[in-house]
Amino acid sequence: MSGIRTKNRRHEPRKRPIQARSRATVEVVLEAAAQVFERAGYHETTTDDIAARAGVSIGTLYQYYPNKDALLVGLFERHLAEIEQSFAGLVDQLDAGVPPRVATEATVAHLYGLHRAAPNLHRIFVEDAPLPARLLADYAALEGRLREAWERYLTTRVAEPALVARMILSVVETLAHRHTLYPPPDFDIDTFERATTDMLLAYVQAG
Amino acid sequence: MSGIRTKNRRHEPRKRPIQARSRATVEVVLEAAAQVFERAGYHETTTDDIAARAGVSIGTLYQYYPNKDALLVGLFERHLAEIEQSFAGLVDQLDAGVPPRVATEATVAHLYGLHRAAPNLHRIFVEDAPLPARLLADYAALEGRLREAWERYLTTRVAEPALVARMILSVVETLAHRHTLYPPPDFDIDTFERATTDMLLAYVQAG
Amino acid sequence: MSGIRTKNRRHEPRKRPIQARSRATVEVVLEAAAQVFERAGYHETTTDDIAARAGVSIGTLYQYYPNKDALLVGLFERHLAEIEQSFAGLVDQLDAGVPPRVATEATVAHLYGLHRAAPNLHRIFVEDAPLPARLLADYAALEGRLREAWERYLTTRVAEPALVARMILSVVETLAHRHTLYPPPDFDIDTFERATTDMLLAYVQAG
Amino acid sequence: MSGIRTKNRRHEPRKRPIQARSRATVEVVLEAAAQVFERAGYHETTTDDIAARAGVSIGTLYQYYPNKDALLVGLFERHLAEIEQSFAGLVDQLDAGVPPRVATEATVAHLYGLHRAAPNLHRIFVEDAPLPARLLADYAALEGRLREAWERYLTTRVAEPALVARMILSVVETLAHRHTLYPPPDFDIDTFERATTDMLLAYVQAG
DNA sequence: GATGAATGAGTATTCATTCAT
DNA sequence: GATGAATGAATACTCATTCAT
Repeated sequence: MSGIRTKNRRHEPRKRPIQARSRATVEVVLEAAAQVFERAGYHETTTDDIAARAGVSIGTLYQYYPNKDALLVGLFERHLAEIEQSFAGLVDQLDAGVPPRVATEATVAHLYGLHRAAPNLHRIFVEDAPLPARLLADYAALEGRLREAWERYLTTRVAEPALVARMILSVVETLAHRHTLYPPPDFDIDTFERATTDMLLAYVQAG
Repeated sequence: MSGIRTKNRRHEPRKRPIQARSRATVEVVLEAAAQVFERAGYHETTTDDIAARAGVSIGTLYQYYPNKDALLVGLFERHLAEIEQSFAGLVDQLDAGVPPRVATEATVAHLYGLHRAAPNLHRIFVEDAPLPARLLADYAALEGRLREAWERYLTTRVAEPALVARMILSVVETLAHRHTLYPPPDFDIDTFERATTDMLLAYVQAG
Repeated sequence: MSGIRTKNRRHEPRKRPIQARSRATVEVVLEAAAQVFERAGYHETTTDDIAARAGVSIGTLYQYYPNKDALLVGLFERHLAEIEQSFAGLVDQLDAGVPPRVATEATVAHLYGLHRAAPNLHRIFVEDAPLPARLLADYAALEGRLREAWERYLTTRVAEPALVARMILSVVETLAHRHTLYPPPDFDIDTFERATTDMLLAYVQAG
Repeated sequence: MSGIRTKNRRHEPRKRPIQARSRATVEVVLEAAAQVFERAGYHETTTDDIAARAGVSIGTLYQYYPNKDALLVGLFERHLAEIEQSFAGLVDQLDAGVPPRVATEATVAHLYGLHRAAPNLHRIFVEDAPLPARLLADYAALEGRLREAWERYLTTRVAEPALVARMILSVVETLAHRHTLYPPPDFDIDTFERATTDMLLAYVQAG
């Protein structure tokens, strides 16, 4: 992902919060960041905005996150933790050998759902991302597991399973991104979800 | 496109260049902007950077472009002018009733080509865009013409031509964007172009 | 007052100082602004100059005053608060029916005193003033109260009390301004104060 | 006048225009400067504005005036030349021993007239003035001649002719300035002219 | 731990002035 | 002589980050 310069920075939370109170503060700050980033974009958001939204002082914010990037990193890590589980569920379905329509529908529903929750934040991860390589690699690994599951699933079904698997994931992610972020006027998102499923199914079955 | 706030600003070139020398300067500045934006991103780029790259003083830059946004606008207008022609060519092919494989291949080749030239700049147009509504509308109109051509083309071939046309354009644009911007390690772009064509063809023929 | 364009800007202090330390800072900054404006004029003064003079960083200055104008506004408000009291004292004297010589002397002494403290700053208020209408109105109201007191005072003494009252205030203000700002070489200010009193007294008694 | 820093600069027209055409250009530029300064103020006016208003290129403007200040200087010189004559007329009247009412009226009418023509420009001369000492001295000399005439005139009429003469000139100039620039709502300028005359007459006659 | 006051490098933009054509 | 393109020092203002209380 990303591309373009990535300054070398500390991204780790500065101190691992120990007490319950401070763990709560970390949570509040992170949620505030999520909301303000989502609403205003990464560059447009100031750390003061986030602190204000969180109802803490700017000093407290920096107590837990050494810089602005670290907030995004924290958010991305939270995101990663969230998708880890549901990705695993998908992998299981594929490995269980559900019919293609089910496999496709599940994958599409899953990724559209992921984007619907916070489309702008998602965009920020992908586009504005001052994310450290390690995290991008983590994400790639996660996605890779799903891709490999699809590859296994497709081995007996299409001629070029690796390529088709990659296409499927690219398409779903990319369309989910676009359709949630810029919903066209003439169809609603559910229709697009269905259409995406249809298209992929045709692709797989033509395979 | 876009999303998130858009300040209201003047974007028109400030001064119509009269002498030949200044027309050249405008060109040089715009090209420098394209290169620096492409390399470093919009926010990260300084107007000083652009002036330096263009080999002119910062004052000269502002003589022709009243602010940073205006440079991006200038670039987008140039882009618009470029694609207008080639889009028209595509529309003609579709209306001439070429076979589906040709129609699909042409569309895919066309949009991948568009992105290959300056993928980051493209991303900036789509994501960072402080572009005035008028220009976005211009672009939408252009894209709309192609989509309608596809819709006409599909009327006799699929059940929901409007939806399928929109899907095709979404997919091609979106994959071209992603694949040129973040080329995965295991396949090259040509392979993706072919795969994209295959997928769409299957979709249309399943129609 | 004023004349010539007045941009529409926020002038309110940006942040209400909470801690004692910051209240002191605000004071220091304002006083620095007074001194530098007085010495160098409004346009010639740089916000950096003021910050340097105040011994704070430029960021601190902007923490409390959102822009350069706001500093002048702050100064003017301070000025307004100062004169409010003494104007009231004058009004009381007039309403108490002191003899004309006393009334005149008090008015003259008062306004000369006002200008002597910071003649250039005064000029800036009057001439360079990017002051919001509200404040100018506040000042006009204050001056108006004094003028009306004079008008009441003159009702039984001259034929055109409103006109004469206005003339008196115009003259005193205007001469105080000029004589403190550009003291002529051949007489000192006290002499001018006396002469101003004499002149007005003659005017009133001729009335 | 003036006060506050005065940068040391060339103020002379850069080349004495010889040919008729260029003399016309100088005239046009100067008139343009007068109009734009009057309308927008000195600081707010750019040399480009003046060139545009004059209908010449910026290069041409600088051919005749080496910098922005020089334009103001040119304007002031023109002003000086204009008042020289009329001041002389006043001096003659005073020396001819016209009655006090006539002397006063003439002086008042004269100076109000001077300001009425271009009150803002006048203000600029007095307040924004980056005028070289020499010119200020020239003006002082001119004013001095009138003041001395008044002093002579008053020798037999008042106790302190020098002081009274200076007061008269201060008052007239200063009130003319204020009343033309900020005419109060309740009386018109003619009324103020009359009132000014009345006041001075009372002052002289109280002697 | 928390607060919020202080910091200052960084950036877009202006405009008087110069100089090649 | 005239033009207008080019110059670049100067300046207001922001915002991520630090640190005294």
